[in-house]
Parts: sequence; structure tokens; C-alpha cells
Amino acid sequence: MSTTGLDRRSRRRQQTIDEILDVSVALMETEGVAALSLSAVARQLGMRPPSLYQYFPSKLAIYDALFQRGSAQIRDAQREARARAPQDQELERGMVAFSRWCMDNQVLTQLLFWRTVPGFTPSPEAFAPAEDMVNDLRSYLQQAVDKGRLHQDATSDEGIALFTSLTAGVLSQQMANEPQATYETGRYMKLMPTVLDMFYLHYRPTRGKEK
Amino acid sequence: MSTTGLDRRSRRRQQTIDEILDVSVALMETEGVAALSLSAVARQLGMRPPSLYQYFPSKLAIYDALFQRGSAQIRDAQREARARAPQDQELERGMVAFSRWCMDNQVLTQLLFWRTVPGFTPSPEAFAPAEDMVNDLRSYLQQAVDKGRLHQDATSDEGIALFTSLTAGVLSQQMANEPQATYETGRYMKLMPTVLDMFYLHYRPTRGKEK
DNA sequence: GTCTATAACGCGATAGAC
DNA sequence: GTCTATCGCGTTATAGAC
Repeated sequence: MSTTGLDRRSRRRQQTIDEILDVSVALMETEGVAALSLSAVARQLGMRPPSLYQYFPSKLAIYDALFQRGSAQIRDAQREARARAPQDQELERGMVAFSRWCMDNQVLTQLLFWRTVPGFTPSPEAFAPAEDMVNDLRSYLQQAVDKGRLHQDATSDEGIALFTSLTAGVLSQQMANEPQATYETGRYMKLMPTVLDMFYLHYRPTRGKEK
Repeated sequence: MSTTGLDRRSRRRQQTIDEILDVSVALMETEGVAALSLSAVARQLGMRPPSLYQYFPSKLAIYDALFQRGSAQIRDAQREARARAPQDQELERGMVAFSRWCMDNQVLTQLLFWRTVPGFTPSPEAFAPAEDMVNDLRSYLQQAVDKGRLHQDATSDEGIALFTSLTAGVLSQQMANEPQATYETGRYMKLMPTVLDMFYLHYRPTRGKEK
């Protein structure tokens, strides 16, 4: 039993796991997030439903794996966009990357931000990347504070809640009312830069006292 | 067969319909919106599942009736709050009434604003009150414009989209992250007045050009 | 050990006959 | 209003193939 044999086997196993997740997302796109059917997944893969249990202990475990995958992806999409961003545009570029990813991955977005699947709550491991996202946001807001572009209050819990509410609002309106649109064509998505401006205006550095 | 007999029968029928809807909401509260089970509804009412089909042709028809009920209720809640509001506070009071209703009726709110039930789309009749809501909003924004409290652009499609995005954002963050809270205690709900201020600031009448 | 299959249980939505 | 029946679901048990 060579080590390459073990590698090959576990590589093949990982490949199957990825296929299950991909097929699940595809089915949820057409049937609805809460309507995922393991039988349908198995059919697509040429398996019988019980075989799926070799890879996931339950249907909720598939949702959890998708949550983890999604939260890591959207965190990284923002990180990469910010890393490439010109000076002082990290917040905006991160927001654009966030929006674009959400529109391109609406099934995962529903899972991440709406939590409407009966009985499903993300495990701590699956949730960790989502916490990274908030911490990233806070540190970039702090940078803007340090440069005198935002009031200190912007990094408070209220500031974070306001920032995420503004983006979540545009996003949820877009997804509920025009789900077939893209980031570029969405009627609501056009408001993303607007609400960022509003945030900067609300937490402007020191033209009088805040609040 | 007297007419009062007919009345009594149809009144009894309407009563059963209302009971079915009430029980459905209660079950969705504990099990999840998409997990509504007709068998469970029937059990609660001391019926057999097929009997429900005397009142609703399908499970989706129950969702549709709930959508209609909900959209009419939330429209009326706002109308009553605005009718009681002091001069120039109609917008704010309507927004508060909206928020409070949503937190008190989260199941219906999910149905109305997230549309995550597989296969369900509201019928035109069920959707009509939701359209009233937007028209109401536009007319109160127009009043504020007429009084010089808002820029004319606030009543544009973009203005309406911005207003609804701001409120939907606070709401969706609250429901996703702290669903057990009330309007009074919610960490995000506290931002409702804030985002209204931001809207007024963004569409301030004429301190320089808009946008 | 690893993967897959078949059989079976209990539950659900729904159609039709009574 | 009911009972019966069909179908699909998630899941478990179990047994055979690689």
C-alpha cells in the first residue's frame, strides 16, 4: 500500500465531495435553496441516495460545507480586491467585490446572510471565515480613521452594524426583486457607491460633533 | 334552506380558513418558513391531511393567502401610524410601524421580502397591497418635497429604491442575526432613525446641487 | 477499509372514491 | 369531512465488490 495510493484515493474522495457540493448548488439554483433533494443530487451523479452518506453524514452537513465554502470564498474575494486596490480605495473595492460575488453566488448568499433553511445553523468552523470578514472590515475602517477620512465612531459596533446594514439592504432588495440581474445591470446594485458615500458623510471626520 | 343558514355555513368556513392560516404561521415560527407541513397543520386542527384540500387547493395556495394577508396588514399598519402622526412625522412613524410589524411577524416578513419558499410566487391579488405600500411611500415623499424638506429627486425611482434598501438592510440584518429581538431591543433596529436621517441628508433640499 | 447497492421505515403532498 | 393509495423524500441497516 504505497503513499501515492493513499493520496490518489483521498484525492479522488475530495473530488467526489466537490462534485456533490457543485451539483447541490446547481440544483438549488433552479429549485430553491430549501428544496435541495439528496435523491436529485444522487441522480445527477449516477449514484443511489445512500451512497452520499459516505461523504456527508446528513443533508444539513452539506449545507454546512457550503456555508464554509461560501464564507471563505467571499472573504477571500474581498481580500484580493483590497490587496489590488489603489490607496484609500480599499473599502470601495472590497464592497464591489462583495457585491459581485453575491450576485454571482446567490444560492450561497442566501445561505450565508438569510439563514432560511429549516433546522440549519452553521457550525463554528463554517462560521469562522464570516468572522474574519467583519474583522477585516473593522481594520480597514480603522485605517480610514487613522488617515482622517472617517470619524473614530465608524469603527464602533454601531458603525460596523451600519456599514453591513447598508450593503445588506441594497443586496437583499436586488436579490428579492431582480435576482436575474448582475452586479453591472442591477437597478439596486447601482446604489452601492451611493450608500458608501452616505456612510462617509455620516461619519465625516470633524465638521462639528458626530451624532 | 334559509339565507341565514347559508351565512352561518360560509361564516364557519371562513373561520376554518383563518384557523388553518393561524396554525400555519405558528408552525412556521418554530419549524421554519419553508418547512411547513400540511400534516402537522391538520394534526393541530384535529383533521386528516386531505381535508385541508377542501379549503386550499395546494400548499402553495396557503403561502399565497398568507402573503396577501401579510401585505395587507403591513400596509394598513403603516397607514394607521401615519394617520395618527404629528405633522411632518408621517415618514418616520410609518417606518417605525413597518419595523415593528416585521419584528412581530417575521414569518410573514420572510414570505413578503425574501421569497425563499421553493416554487412560490405571489399571485397578482396577493401582491396588490405591496404595490399600495410603494405608492403610499411615494406620495408621502412627495409631500415632504412639496414642503421643502426633501429634494425632488427623493421621489424618483432611485429615491424609492434607496429608501426601501435602507430599511430592508436594517431589517434583514436584524432578522438574520438577532431574530429573537423586538423592535425595541434589537441592536440593528436602533439604526432605523439613523438611516432615515441619512436619507434626509442625502436628499436635502438645496444646499448646493444634489448628487 | 472504501465504495456502492438494495431493502426498508416513516414521513410528506396530493388525487380519487366515498 | 374521511380512507385509501401513489409517489417522493431523508435516513438507516445490511450486504456485496473493489
